[in-house]
Amino acid sequence: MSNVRVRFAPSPTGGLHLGGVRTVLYNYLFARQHAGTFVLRIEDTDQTRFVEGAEQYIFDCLKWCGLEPDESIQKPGEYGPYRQSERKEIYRKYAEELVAKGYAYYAFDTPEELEKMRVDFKTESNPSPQYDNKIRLKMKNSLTLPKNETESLLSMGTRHVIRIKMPEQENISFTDMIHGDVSFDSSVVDDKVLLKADGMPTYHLAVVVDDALMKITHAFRGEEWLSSAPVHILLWKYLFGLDKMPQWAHLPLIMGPSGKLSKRDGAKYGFPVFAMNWTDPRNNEFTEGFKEKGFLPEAFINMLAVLGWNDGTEQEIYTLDEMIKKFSMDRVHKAGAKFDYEKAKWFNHEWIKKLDVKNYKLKVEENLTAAGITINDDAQFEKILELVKDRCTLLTDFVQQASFFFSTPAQLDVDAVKAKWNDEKKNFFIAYTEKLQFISNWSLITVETVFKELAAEKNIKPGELQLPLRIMLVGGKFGPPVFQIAELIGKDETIQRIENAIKKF
RNA sequence: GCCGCGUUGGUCAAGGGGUUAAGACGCCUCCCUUUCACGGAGGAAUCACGGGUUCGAAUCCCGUACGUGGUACCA
Repeated sequence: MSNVRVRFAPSPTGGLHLGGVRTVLYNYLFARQHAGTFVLRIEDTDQTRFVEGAEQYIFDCLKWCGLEPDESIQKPGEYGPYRQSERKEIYRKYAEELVAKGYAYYAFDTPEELEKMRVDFKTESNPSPQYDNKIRLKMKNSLTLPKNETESLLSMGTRHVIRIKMPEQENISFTDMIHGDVSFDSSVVDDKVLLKADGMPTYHLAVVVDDALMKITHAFRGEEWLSSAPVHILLWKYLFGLDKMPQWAHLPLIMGPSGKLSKRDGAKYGFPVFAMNWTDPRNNEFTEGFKEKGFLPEAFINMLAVLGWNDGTEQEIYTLDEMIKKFSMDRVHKAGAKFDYEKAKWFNHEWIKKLDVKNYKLKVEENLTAAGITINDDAQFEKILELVKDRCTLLTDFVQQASFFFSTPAQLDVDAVKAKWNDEKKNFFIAYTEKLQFISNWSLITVETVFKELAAEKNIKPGELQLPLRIMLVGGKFGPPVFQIAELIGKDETIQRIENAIKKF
């Protein structure tokens, strides 16, 4: 029995992108590997950024990826609630405790005053002044106000926040599972707001309180959080004790063509960044996801796993179980990685080839149906998928690669044939259809044998005739071996397609 | 600006004092295939730069440059 507890704590403000899913994956792998618990906590403390449906969307994405949490709002354990907005009262208590201990203070500065401060103290050498140990004594807070005035402001219900009082000069360091020893000088860290004027905690307070209360043992998050780690470490020290603090791992960032990949990037690079389709309810902006783009979840998480991690061998294709066995945080790369869509597609292609078609035929059928094709014979369908899967990089490619098995190609690549078309060939095909009529045991072999014998008889190279036949049956220069296709579409359909095509050449 | 983190081919990356500096994606050539793919064989990096340390450095140390993240009552 392990007591490892990890957590993924997204804020439900939009689509779930690559980096988020990878963070989930690493959490999940670590939890499974240590027979631990994977918790999903919703960080919805910013009420101004609430987005309808975003929470459910996150669950849907995790379900699709096969990375479902052990504890969450949908599956409560003993550490709920799992939604921070429902834990509001808890945080105030800890914030007050910090004030009482002298580690934090009340600040009454209005947004306008803060803005004024930033303008007034802005210099060339300090373009973005912080609310820190150097200026907090020039602001309106319980450090600068007489005690009784602070009390009266408080009792009057004056809007205020609680800020951490960063030590003047203290070296704050910790050992990160990926980066090793990291240290900061407290004098350059600002007095972060812990409790907002609306009574909600900021991420800084909430993450520490919740990790402590939810008994999190290992905390994994993106590297963008590294800079605020000193605040969190101090909070742990003041509130719960450093010995209880989880081990941190700051994951390298996944970069897009221009910097950190973010939710706002949507699909503007020509490839998806979200796990699944997402429509922003605020502006109806639609963003295509990896799922709908035609990715297999197996490929998606595989690709994500090795974007920043490898096991030291040459293996690249991993099942979830293999990843659980082999994953280790100390083999996670330190530097950020630029996402390569071409490689992502390669992973998908590999998984399409590797997996039995039963694993994805439903999804393909869905695509085919949307294209107006109805599947009647399931066994035949599977046979077809098996035949064309090597040619499909995305699940959506099956539409192009398999449609002609079910319906006569709408368009024929006439140009591919026309240049070398002549009466001799035309006569060959007319004769061929006549012979096909008499085949009783319709199969790849018989169809091909008749074809070759007739070609020999007419003294035409079979190779000269194969492309035309392909165009007749498929419509274009692609697909499995022609006779295989003829076998599958059947006698009548084969003959009919040849006859129809002849008229068009 | 300040602080943190990072830096091996176009991209993902192995390698952590002595190697011909793995492998994969993509690209190119060829083979297979009288379609397209699959598959197979090849081609293209001296490890950001400058100093050290050492018999010896991609590997250790220090600078510089560059990249990236943070610098919000957002997460």
